[in-house]
Amino acid sequence: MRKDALHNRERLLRAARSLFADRGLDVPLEEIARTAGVSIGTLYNRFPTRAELVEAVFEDRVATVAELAERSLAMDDAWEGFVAFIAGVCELQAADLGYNDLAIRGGTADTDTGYALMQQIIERAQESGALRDDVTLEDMAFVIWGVAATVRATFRVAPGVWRRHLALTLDGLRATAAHPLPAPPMTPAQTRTAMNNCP
Amino acid sequence: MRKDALHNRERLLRAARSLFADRGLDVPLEEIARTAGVSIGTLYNRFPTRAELVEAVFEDRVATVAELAERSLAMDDAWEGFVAFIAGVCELQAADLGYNDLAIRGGTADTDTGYALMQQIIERAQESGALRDDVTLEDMAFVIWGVAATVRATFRVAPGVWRRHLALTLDGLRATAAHPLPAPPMTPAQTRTAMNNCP
DNA sequence: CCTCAAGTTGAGATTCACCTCAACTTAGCT
DNA sequence: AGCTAAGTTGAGGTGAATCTCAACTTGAGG
Repeated sequence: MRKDALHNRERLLRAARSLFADRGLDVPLEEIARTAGVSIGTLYNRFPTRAELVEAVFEDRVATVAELAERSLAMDDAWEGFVAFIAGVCELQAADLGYNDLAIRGGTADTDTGYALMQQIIERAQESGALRDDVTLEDMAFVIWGVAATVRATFRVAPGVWRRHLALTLDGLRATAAHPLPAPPMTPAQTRTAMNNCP
Repeated sequence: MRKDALHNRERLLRAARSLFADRGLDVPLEEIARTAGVSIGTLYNRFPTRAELVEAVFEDRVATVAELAERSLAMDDAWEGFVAFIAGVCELQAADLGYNDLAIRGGTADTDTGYALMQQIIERAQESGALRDDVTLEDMAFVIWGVAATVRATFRVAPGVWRRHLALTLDGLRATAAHPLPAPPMTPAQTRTAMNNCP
């Protein structure tokens, strides 16, 4: 790859990162190119589809989430670990409207290892007796979707209230809060399609 | 109003109702006109803006929610009343993607009397000791937004799981589940803007 | 039956975003 | 210095949705 091409790639990624962060994933590509000081043709050269650009912009997040998961597993208290992980992911969402959008659509921890780690965090918290026994990995989507919706709605007007939403939600996930659930959890397949279906 | 005009108005409302219900509020107006068997010009004649059409389509819901609230207040158990009300609103959301969209944007119970009734339901449930003391009317937006997000994501693939999300959320609202909340509630003004800000 | 205000029509103007490609420019090799 | 593959450019085609308006049609009162 020629050095000017690489340079332009960087500029595009920087522009996209910043625009996605405060306007969400639906920013016009033309605007990203303009902000990067590059023509629309160049953008399409580097990133033939929007998805590839998004991929590239949020590449690092996969590792971030994995680290988050490992740090959580390393914590002494299983419940605290669980909370730290969920809160950490939500923090990422709240810090970046683009990632928030992506989280809704299934970008978070979408690797098999990501899910495996999350599964571990959940099981450990359940074994410790703090996390209710009747929730599954798939139920975490509710937390992500819910907080994402609140983040989207309150991003500008009350940045930070999402923590209140999350706290209420977590209180519902404690074993001590458990009351029988009215419906079976989603299957992994359902969860996957639900995440990719999102507009 | 001439009788053919009235007739066309009805056809437009019927078409819009049905399209909104299963595709959300962003259906193209041309499609609504076509479905109604009427020209786009007529649609614009009757409803100069999309908002006016939406208004007309969901006019009845205000009363429905008010009834729901009154029926809930009439229930013996305050907590059951609270749950019945919230669940009732969510049921409306789940039954109609358009109303689900509208709920996100602040259409639900947006009358002063609607809020007043909801306030009563909450206070009563708190006085009974079942609903946690530290939540406010504004926190109900989290429930609505959260369930709305889940409804949107799972509408086709797992219609009904939203009940599970709601059940988990309600478990977090019980007094017995309460743990200190990390952030103050939204102010009414913030809630209002947050609702109207939504995309 | 006549009249005309009320209502309808749909072709086209407008806007906005996506995407392409032929002509141009340039990095980097020899 | 000269060559060429790699890269850039942006005007313009495409498509989808919104909105307008001048010409036409029709309900209903007299």
